[in-house]
Amino acid sequence: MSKSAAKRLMNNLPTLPDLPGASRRAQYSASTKRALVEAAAKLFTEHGYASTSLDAIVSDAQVTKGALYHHYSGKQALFEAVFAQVETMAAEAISKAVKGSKDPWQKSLDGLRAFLEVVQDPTYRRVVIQEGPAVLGYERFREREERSSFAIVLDIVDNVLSAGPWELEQPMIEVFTRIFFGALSSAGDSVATSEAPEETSARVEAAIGFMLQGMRALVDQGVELVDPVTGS
Amino acid sequence: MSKSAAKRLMNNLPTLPDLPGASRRAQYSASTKRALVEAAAKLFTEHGYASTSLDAIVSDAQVTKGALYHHYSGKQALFEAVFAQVETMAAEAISKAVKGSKDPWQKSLDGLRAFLEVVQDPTYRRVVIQEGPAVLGYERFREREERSSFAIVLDIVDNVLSAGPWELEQPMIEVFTRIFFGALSSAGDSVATSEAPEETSARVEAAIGFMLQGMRALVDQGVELVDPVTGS
DNA sequence: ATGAGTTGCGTACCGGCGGTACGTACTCAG
DNA sequence: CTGAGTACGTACCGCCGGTACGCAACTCAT
Repeated sequence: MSKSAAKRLMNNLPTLPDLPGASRRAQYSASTKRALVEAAAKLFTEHGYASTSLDAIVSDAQVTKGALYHHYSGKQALFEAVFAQVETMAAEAISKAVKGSKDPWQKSLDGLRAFLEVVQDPTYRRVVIQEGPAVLGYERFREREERSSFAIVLDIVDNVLSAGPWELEQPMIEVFTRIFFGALSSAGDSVATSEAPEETSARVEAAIGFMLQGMRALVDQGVELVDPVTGS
Repeated sequence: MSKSAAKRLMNNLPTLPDLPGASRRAQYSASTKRALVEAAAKLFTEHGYASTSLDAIVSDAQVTKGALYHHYSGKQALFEAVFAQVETMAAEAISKAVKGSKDPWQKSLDGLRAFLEVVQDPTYRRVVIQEGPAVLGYERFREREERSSFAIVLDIVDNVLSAGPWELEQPMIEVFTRIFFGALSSAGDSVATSEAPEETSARVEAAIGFMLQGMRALVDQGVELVDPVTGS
């Protein structure tokens, strides 16, 4: 008797009917992939990428390395799958929180609050912030986040900067976004590793709020912000 | 005949007289450690931590693994040695650049410029910014930088915030510093990975300068910055 | 329904790498 | 001169990521 069939009967039947349109084969396959990603996410978060062996992952997911290498090209690809899932969820949470607000300044504050929530998730911190750049390499890391959370921050910053009496080019806006994004990551990490997350979170909001208020004051005063390269 | 003696005669004699007071043994030892750190720094920068084997390092340094494990407890400890050296040099460069300026706002701008210089060094980016958190773990990483570059930024931020009409407690200042530090790291990386580093550097200076200017405007207006926790 | 083709997964194995154990030549105090 | 300790070198081990291959289960055309 096939071991895999026995295992499926024992373990995977409850989670099967989540792809009603697909064939049974496709459902089994999707279920296996999900189990792998879930196990990997859990173990990566707990022990880090380097200290998590593939044997541990497949054991936790109740499959074998053969299954893993059938679905993913290797350890890094599996990490990337976890990364993508976590990033997607984070991006959705933030963009949802931002939807309601119309005023760009308020929007940025709402986005900040949502981000500070997201960054409390240990998996997000470990996979995206802490190990993402090292495991994927800076290039792939940036590519990946360009299309998710970074894109949202870019949108918010763009809205804020467009409130000013100037016309900024794309490079300048991107630089601003990078700076804000770095500030947010660091701030979020500060909150997450704090002994009193709520207090630190409140302080972060106050600090960034103060900086935003300062920029707003300059805008109201009509102070110019120029791109030193294009001069506009 | 001993291989090590032959190698020393061939390769290490020129670099020997850098510790004139110490014994020949101590000089040999120091020279070996230096060679290891140099080779490790070079290879880590080139291929990253995970993709650099100890065999490659000891081969490049013209020693063996026995020598490596005599001086360092393992791969991670060697990385930490590289990390410490690079961080120390960076901190010295920045603190030196800041020494001249008296006005806190000017000081922060000078520090920013120096930091943007430092971050162009590929080894600093790779070892400190990109792989440091993942290899050392966030805890050790923060411990290490608390006493070097972060301490400098903390000092600068403290000076700037003390220019205001308020009395801020330590936690609030540290939160501000974390945020600035994250912004600087991200900005520096933005500069370093840019195709036109000088242009991007100029834009970064303009952006951060604008933010500083905004905060300054608030200070001049007498706007209060309060710690939302202590209320002061 | 039935055989061929494909997919999903298990098993066995390999090479490389970090780390260890132990041997040895060299140094230096006495 | 000599023993102790240091600074290595050599040989080896276990683990882990990755590969090769096999095989049963499913699909689908006929």
